[in-house]
Amino acid sequence: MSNTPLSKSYDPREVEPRWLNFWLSHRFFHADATAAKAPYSLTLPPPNVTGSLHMGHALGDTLQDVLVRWRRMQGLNALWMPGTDHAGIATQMLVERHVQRTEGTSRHELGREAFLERVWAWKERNGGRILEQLKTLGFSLDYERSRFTMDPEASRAVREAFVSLYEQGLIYRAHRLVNWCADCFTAVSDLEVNNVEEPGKLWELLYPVEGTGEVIRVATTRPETMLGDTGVAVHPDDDRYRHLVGARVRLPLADREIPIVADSFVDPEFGSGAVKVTPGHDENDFECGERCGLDKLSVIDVHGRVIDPAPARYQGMTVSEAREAVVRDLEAAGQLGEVKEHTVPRGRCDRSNTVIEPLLSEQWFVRAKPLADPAVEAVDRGKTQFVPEHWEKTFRHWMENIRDWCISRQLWWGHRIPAWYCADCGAVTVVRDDPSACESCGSGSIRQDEDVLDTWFSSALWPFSTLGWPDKTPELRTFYPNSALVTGPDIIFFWVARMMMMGIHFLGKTPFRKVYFTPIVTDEAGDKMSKVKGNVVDPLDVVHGASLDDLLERARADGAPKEALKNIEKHFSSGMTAAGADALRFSLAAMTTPGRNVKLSMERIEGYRNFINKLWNASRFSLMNLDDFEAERYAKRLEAGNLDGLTLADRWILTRLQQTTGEVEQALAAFRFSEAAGALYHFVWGDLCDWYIELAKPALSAQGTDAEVTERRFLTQGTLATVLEQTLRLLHPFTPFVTEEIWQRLPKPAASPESLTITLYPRREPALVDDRAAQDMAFLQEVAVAIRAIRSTYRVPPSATLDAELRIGDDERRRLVSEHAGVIENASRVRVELSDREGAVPQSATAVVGADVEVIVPLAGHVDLEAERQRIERELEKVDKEIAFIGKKLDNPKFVERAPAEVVDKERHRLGEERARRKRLSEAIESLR
RNA sequence: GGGCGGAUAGCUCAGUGGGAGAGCGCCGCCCUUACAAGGCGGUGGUCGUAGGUUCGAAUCCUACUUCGCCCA
Repeated sequence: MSNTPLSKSYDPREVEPRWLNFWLSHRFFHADATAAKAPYSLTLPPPNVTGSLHMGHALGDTLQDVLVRWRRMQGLNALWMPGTDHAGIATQMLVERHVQRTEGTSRHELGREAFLERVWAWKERNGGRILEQLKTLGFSLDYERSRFTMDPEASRAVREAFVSLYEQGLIYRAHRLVNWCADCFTAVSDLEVNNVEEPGKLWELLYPVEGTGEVIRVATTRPETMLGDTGVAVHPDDDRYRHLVGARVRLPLADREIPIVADSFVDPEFGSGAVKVTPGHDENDFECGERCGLDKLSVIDVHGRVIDPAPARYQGMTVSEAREAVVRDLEAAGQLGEVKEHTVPRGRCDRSNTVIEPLLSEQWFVRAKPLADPAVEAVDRGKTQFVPEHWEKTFRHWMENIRDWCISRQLWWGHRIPAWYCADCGAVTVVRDDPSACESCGSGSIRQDEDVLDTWFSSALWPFSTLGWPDKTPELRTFYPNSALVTGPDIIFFWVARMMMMGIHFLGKTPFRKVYFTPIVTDEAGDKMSKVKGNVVDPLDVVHGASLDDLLERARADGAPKEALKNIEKHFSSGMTAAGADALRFSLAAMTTPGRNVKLSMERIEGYRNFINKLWNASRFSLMNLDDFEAERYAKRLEAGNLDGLTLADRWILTRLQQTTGEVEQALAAFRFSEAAGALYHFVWGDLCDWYIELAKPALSAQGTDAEVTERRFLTQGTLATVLEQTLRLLHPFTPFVTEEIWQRLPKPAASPESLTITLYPRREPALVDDRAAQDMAFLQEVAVAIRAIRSTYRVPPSATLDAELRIGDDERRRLVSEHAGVIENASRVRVELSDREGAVPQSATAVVGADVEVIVPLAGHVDLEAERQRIERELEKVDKEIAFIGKKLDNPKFVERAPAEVVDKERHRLGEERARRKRLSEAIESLR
C-alpha cells in the first residue's frame, strides 16, 4: 500500500483515522441477513443519546469488538447492532436546562408539543456524537443499521408489546403506593431507589388510648407522617399490649380516632414495641394496612407538600416544615416522648438523590411473576449461560422475589402510554393504532394517558425490536437469539432480566445464549470514577492525549468542585500522552480478568502502548529485510507442505505460534480476555522479538550470491513474514489499527484480500507443531541465559566475544549443541567449544544448566574467585533444599504407594537431576580452591 | 439482617490438587545499526489467620479476621 519507510516510533494519531475510513467505505462491518454463513450476533448496549463515551463503554465495547471481529474473521456472518437509547428522565432534564439557558423558558410554559420539538431538535443535533466516538475506537459495528429507541420501528415494537401484554392481563393499572421523586416529578421503579442509611432522629410520640387513661408510645423517624396515621400496631404475642388490641387511640393534632391492631410485622424488641401505621406513606405500613383493613390517607402530595385531610394549619407546608411544626406542637401538648439520635433507612432517587416519598397514585404496572418464572427456568436449563457463573445466583434471587414493575412515568419524553380514557363511560381503550372513539361506548370524547413508559420498557425489547420485530424479518430469523450479550452487572435487573422476560415471552426463546458480565472500571485506588472526585479518565483523552490544562479546563467547565481539580492536578500532573485506540483497547482487554474490577492505571496503559510500539518496531525491522522477499514463491512452497530447510529456530517459532494460536482460541471461547491478550503479548515480545528476530539476523543480513546463502535468506524471510502475518491476524481483533497498517505494507501473494479485517483468523495447525524443536530450543535458551548471566556478573562489555566451554555428559544433548551451537553463540556472543573433559579449569566462571551441562567461561583476570565461589554456593544451597524436599517425599512410603505412578516417576527423575547438578556444582567449587 | 466477591512479590493482578508466576516498580550493566516507549542480568513471597480432608493444599472443606459490591 504505502512504500514510505516506517517511522522510528509508532504514531497512532497519524494511522488510526485512515483505516477507519477505509473499513467503513468498504462496508466490512455490514452484515447480510441472507448470507449463507453461520450467524454470530451481538447487540450493543445502547448508550444514552445524551451521553458521551466513558471508560465503562470503552471496556464493554472493546470486549464486544474483540469477540465480533474474531468471529467475523472465523468466517461467521457477524452482526454487531448499534443504537442509542432515548433515556427519558436524563434527556428531558438536560433539554429542560438547555431551554432554560437558551430561551429563558420552561417546559411547562412551552407546553408538551413545543417542548418535544426542542428535544427532537436537540437529539438531531447531538444524538450522533457517541456513535462517532465509538468509531474512533475502531468498533466494528454495523453503523448502517443504527437504531434509536424512539424511532418509528422501535416505537411500533413498544406499542405492540404494551398492547399485547395488556390483552393478556400482564399489564394493569392500579392505585398503589409508588416511589415518588418530587424533583424528577415522576414515579420511579423500585430499582431506581437507592436504599441508604443516614444519621437522623427517632422521635417517641405519645398517643392516648381512649377510655383507659393509658398512653401508648410509638417511635418514628418521620413524625410528620403521623398526620396520616390510620392505626397503631403491636405484635399479637406481646403481653404488654394484648389488652389494648381493639381499643382506639386519639391521634394527637389531627384529633381523629384510630384503632390499635395486632400484626406480626411489628418487632416487639424495637422501641416500645408499638408502631404507628401510615399506609398512605410507607410500604410496610401499606401492607399492614391491607392485612388489618386500615384506611389509607394521603397527606403529602406530588410536590412534597402537606395536603388535606391533614389539619388545615399544616397544609401547604413542605415535609421538613411540617416535621418541625408537628414536633413543636406535640411537645407543646406534652405528647412528645424521648428524642434520640438514630440511623434511619432512607430511599434516595438514583438520578436526583432526592429523598423518595412513597405516595399513593394511579400507575401502570407489569405483572412480573408470570414473566420472570420462564426466565429463571431458561437459566436453570442452560438456555442462557452467565459468565462468570455466579451471577446466576444473584439473578435467580431477584427474579424469585420479583415485584410488579411500575412502568408509567410522569414525563413527556418517551413512548406515550397507548391508553385512552372515555369521558362518557369511563372505559379504557388500549389499542395498537390510535383510536378515534371509545372501544366500549363509541364516544368520541376520549383522551390519551398523559404519561410515558419507563425507558427500560423499550430497552427490554431491544434485542428483537432492532431486528424488525414484530415483523418476521430475515434479520430476526438470522440473528435472534443473539450469540451473546456483554454488559455490566450493575444493570442485571434493570436490563438483562427484563430482556430475558420479554424475549422469552414474545419470541419463545431467550434473547442471548451467553451473558458476559464485564468488570466495573474504577480508578487505581478502586474507587468509582466520578466528576466530583476528579478521578475520571476519558477514553478519548487516552487515545488523543490531553495536557493538564486541557483536563482542568474541561473539569471547570463541567462545574467540578475544587477538590476534584486538586485531584486532577495530582493524578494527571503531566497530562496524558496520546496512547492511541489500540493501546487503550489492548489495555482494557488485558486487564479484564474474571470476577474482578478493572483498576485503570495510566502506568499499565503506558506499558501496553510500549507493546504496540514494540510490535511496530519488530515489523519495521521485518519490512526492512523483506523488500526482496518472494512471497508468491514462499506461499506455494508452504502450501505444498514443504518444510525442508527450516532451521531449529524456524521450527521453534512456528511451533510457538501454533501454541499461542491455540491459547488465544481457547481463551476467547471462554471470555478469558486477559489470557488471550497475555498469550499474544508474551509471544510477540518474549518469543518473536527477544529470540526469533535476533536469531534470524545473521541469515537476513548475509551477503553474497551463493545459492546456499540466498536460499537460507529466502527461507528465513519466509518464516519471519509468515509468523508476522499470522501474528497480525491474531492481534487484529484487539488492536485493529496498527495491525492493518503493518499488514498492508507486508509483501503478500497477489491473491491476498484487500484488508486484514477480512482475512481468516488463524487456527492451530498441528502440522507445524514440532515439540522436539520446542524442547531443544528451550534447552539452548537456558544455556545462552546462563552465559549472559556470567557476562553480566563480570561486567563483560556487550561488544566482547567470549569463549565458552560446554561439558556435556549426555550424548544427545552434546549432539544438539554441536549442531546448533550457533543459537547459543548468537544469543550470548560467545564461541562455543564442546568438550568431554573432567576436572578443573582455573580462572573461570561456571554455571550448571539442567542436570549435567557445565558451562565454563574462562575469564582470565576478570574472575573474582571469592565472588564466584559465593555465587555457586548460593546455587548449591538451593539445590540442597530441593534434594531434601524431594527426598523427603520419596522416603514417604504412603506417597510412593498412593500417588499416581507418573508423579512418583517424575519426582524420582527430578531427584536424579538435582543430584547430578549438585555433583557438577561441587566440582566447580572445588576447582576454585 | 441476607447474598456475592476479594485477601498471593513494594504496587496491580494471573494461577481449580503434584516443582510459587506476569506486568509495573526497584537494583546493576549497556545508546549492540528494529525499538532507550529499548536490551541484558538481578533482588523480592511462612499465598489473610486457625483448624480439617489428602500421600500431597495457594488451590477442596469449616471457622475467624478484613476489604468491597448487591439486596432488604
